[in-house]
Amino acid sequence: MSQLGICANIENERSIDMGSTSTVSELSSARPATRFDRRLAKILEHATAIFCEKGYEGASMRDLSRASGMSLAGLYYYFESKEKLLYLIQKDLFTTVMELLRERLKDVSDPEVRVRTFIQNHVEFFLSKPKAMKVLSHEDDVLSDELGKEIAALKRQYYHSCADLIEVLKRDKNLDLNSRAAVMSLFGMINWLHTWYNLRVDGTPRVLATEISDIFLRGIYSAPRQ
Amino acid sequence: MSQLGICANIENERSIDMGSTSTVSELSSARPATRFDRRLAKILEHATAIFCEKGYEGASMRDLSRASGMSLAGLYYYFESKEKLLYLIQKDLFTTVMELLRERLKDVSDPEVRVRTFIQNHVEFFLSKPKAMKVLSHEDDVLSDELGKEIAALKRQYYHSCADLIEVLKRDKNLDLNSRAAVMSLFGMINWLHTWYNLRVDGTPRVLATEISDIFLRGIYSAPRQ
DNA sequence: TGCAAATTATAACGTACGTTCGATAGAGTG
DNA sequence: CACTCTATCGAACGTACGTTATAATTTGCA
Repeated sequence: MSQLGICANIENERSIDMGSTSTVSELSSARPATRFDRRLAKILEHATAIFCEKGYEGASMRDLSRASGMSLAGLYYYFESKEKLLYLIQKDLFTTVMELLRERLKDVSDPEVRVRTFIQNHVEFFLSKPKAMKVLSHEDDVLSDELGKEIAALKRQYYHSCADLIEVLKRDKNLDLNSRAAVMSLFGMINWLHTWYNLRVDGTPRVLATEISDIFLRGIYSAPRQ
Repeated sequence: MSQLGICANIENERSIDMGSTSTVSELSSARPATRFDRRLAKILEHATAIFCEKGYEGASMRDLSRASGMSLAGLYYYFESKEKLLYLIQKDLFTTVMELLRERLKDVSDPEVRVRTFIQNHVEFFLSKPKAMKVLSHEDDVLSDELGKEIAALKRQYYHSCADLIEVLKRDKNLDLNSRAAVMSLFGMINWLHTWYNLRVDGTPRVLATEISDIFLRGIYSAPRQ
């Protein structure tokens, strides 16, 4: 069972794109990207790597300080708390993946292709950011109070974006299946990827997305018809 | 997305069975169940609950002390370290589920039924111990050194028990599929269960195991034949 | 260049962690 | 009952945590 070396080096991962409608820009009230923004983005990258490697609770702010080269207190100029760090990371991931999905689905109308598009978007996005993927799924129930509520709402939104696609497909093909089990099984498949994916062994994210889509769709298509 | 209230109450979960060939008996060199063993088993239950609720790193020994009613120092009479606690929990789970699987497969020869049996064994076992299930998968890469190696070996063994079944089925049905993606997708499905399963909504573990088996098997059966 | 704002770091706060030690109480046995 | 072993706990150890206050330094701009 080979493990992805996802916590080894942050250079393996694309930087958080500061040119887009990022969380950081929102935080700064639509201010153009500044030195502050760039520094924060870098800190978030390091935080993602550290949280991925040691887990949120196991990772300390001193770990982050060492990894980023900024003093412990200096970090707090950029965000209010450790919890806020995790919130920023998770919020950005959810909003970005959903935005990308929205774009991809714009010109797609066939129900099956839309489901395939969902899977491909998810697999490609998260396998381009394996560390972030782990932080998103592994630290799923860490945040509390308002921050946790907001992330939970984004997660629910993402869940529904998938469930709705399956529902449309179910109706289109007259399938008789347990939607919930199907949707959750699909999420299990795609969210488990970070524990086993290995580019050298498993091929590109696109190939893998196709394979997973095939298994899943054929599985539900073989369900008894209404 | 309703969440199983898996961390609410340890009485919802069966006790670790001390009558079987448990890890604790092994630890005590085949000594019959004693007061020590009973106390340790109870501590392990509480630890499972606490680790499930707060995560291994987020849970402290003081949390466990409070939950179990035993003093902080008193706990250390029963085991050497916090890490050893997690090891004992995970080892017991792996060895038990594999033993149960061995028993169930004894009189089964049909390749498809054997795969269905694997899935059913896993789903039923772990949904009877949802907290333990979460601790097993969530704290997958926490243990280090010799303890971590041993658990990793058990995990690999369990993985192979499944992969081998799929391989036999693949040959029996002349399937042309990516075994690795298939096996891992299946593990994704069944290991994700703890995040969404709700007895009132989703039915019994047996029903769910059948549904997941159906989706999976039909998915791989529809693969191109050699 | 000088000044104000932004940024950074040292030191510390208050609290918590996993674990150990030694004293004592409890249990078991002859 | 006396003795031995088991079990328990208060106190403490050495270390670490997330965060804050404040002084020092750097950056940006007129």
